[in-house]
Amino acid sequence: MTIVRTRFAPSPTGELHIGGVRTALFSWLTAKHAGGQFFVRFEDTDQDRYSAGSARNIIEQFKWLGIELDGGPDHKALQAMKTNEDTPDALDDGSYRGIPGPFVQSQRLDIYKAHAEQLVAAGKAYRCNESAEELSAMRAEAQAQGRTFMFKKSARLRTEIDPATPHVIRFDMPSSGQTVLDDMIRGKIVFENANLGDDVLLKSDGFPTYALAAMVDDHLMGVTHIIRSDEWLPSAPKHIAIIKAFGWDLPIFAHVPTVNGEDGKKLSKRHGATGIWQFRDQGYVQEAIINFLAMLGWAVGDGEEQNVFTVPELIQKFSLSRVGASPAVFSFPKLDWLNGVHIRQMPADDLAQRLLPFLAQAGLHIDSAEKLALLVRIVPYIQERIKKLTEAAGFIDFFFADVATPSHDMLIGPKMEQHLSLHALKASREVCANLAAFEDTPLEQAFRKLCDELKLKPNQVFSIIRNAVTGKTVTPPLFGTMAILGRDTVLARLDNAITVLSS
RNA sequence: GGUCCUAUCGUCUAGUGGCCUAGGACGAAGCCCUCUCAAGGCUUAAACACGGGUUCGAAUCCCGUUAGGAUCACCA
Repeated sequence: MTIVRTRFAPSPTGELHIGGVRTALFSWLTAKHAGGQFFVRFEDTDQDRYSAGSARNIIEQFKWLGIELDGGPDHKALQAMKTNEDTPDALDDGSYRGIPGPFVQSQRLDIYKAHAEQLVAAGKAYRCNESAEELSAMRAEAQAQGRTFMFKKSARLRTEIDPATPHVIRFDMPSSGQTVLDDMIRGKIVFENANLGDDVLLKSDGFPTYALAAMVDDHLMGVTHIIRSDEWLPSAPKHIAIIKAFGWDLPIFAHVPTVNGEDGKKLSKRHGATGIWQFRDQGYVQEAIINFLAMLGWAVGDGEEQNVFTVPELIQKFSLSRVGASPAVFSFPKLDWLNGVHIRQMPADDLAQRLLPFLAQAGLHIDSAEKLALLVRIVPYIQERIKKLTEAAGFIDFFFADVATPSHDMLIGPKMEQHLSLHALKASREVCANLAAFEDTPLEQAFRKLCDELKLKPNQVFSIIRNAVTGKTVTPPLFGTMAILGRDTVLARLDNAITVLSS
């Protein structure tokens, strides 16, 4: 029984795109569902595009999302692989020490070269050294003739190449017959070999191309499922041919569709956030991002109509075969809704902790145990009112800071005159001053009684009090709010309001 | 242009030949609840891209058309 092993293999060239995160999520869920392992491997074989620090950043993003990378190499080949500890880009915060990844391809050049030579020796790959100019001339000629350019062994300009001089190694792709890809998501796809050219396996700088490096590593790591973006679909038959040339077992392939913006084009900056940190900074929680991404292109099916999932539920129910083949459009309104759902499901103290950086950004520094305790008391009142963490500050700032003095107009209740509002305000003050227990329910009872006595509607009186006490028209429930603020603060703010309205 | 992929409400999807006068969710509209705002409850509008087949019967199978998309590098 082979253990399911999946991997996410980004090229560390910058920010991790949300579409890539979804692909990684599908890979992770596939592994976890089967009790298997998930790894990240960095494909940094293009020297021109390498971005230092990006690898680390990507790992941090997985960590933040709660997508854990697996350690415990129980596979000989896996152990033989070099780890991040050998790379200049090693993570130095210690949090990933002891796990066997990320794997970095630039550290493994000798391995790829040996594999390429192995294919040359077997007559399944060959050397050639056409220059970039010669190649583009060939391309131009093909185009002039209306053909699609495709390099084949027979097109070589020189056949005798000194292995000591710069050259590339190309894979000798069979030029007849068919290659069949049995994709988990798309089913069987048949490719005519005649349409496939001979790709470079090893570049003249000694670096491998994706086709070689990825196939070699996936084999050595014991990867069972190659789950990747569907832009790889056209080159999949070449990859299959390479794997076969080595005589290795074929892994399971799954090409997942892209994530598009509202206009049907691939999601990009102009659609809004695309990077994980952007989502985090906009107040989205991990649970919602993962839930949303999972549902983008995947559904439980079998008559089940569940939309809200926890990570354990996702792991239990996820199946690659139920991922749709068509591209999905990223919907921010739906993400917002899910974010609200997951916020509501959190324990109050957990939510309070997550709110901290956002409150600090709004100038509310919860810097003492007392303030934190206060925040935890407040959280249940705003929990079902916010969709994003960024919205919290606007609801609760008056608990921690003085309210702006309400304007004269704000203190006049709906369909009321100034003198009547003032009267209600003064009466309210008396209620607050004399109430035995300054708590939620007693306050509400006392104020409803007051409404009856004044022959005013609750909404009329309550809105005056709300404005006076909080300085806002939209707040958490009034009496709970007042109870938390405390009698002294409430009386002070009512007095302040009375002064304003009297003038 | 060659090759390949995709096509159900605005969006995410259920649906694998009869259970479909196509179900759910988000969003929208309305109502209820209600101290504001939310949350919650109920209701409504809203889709099988088109054309041919196959079949007693097609959203489901086949072909074509159209429309999107991917890919054709010593990038991944």
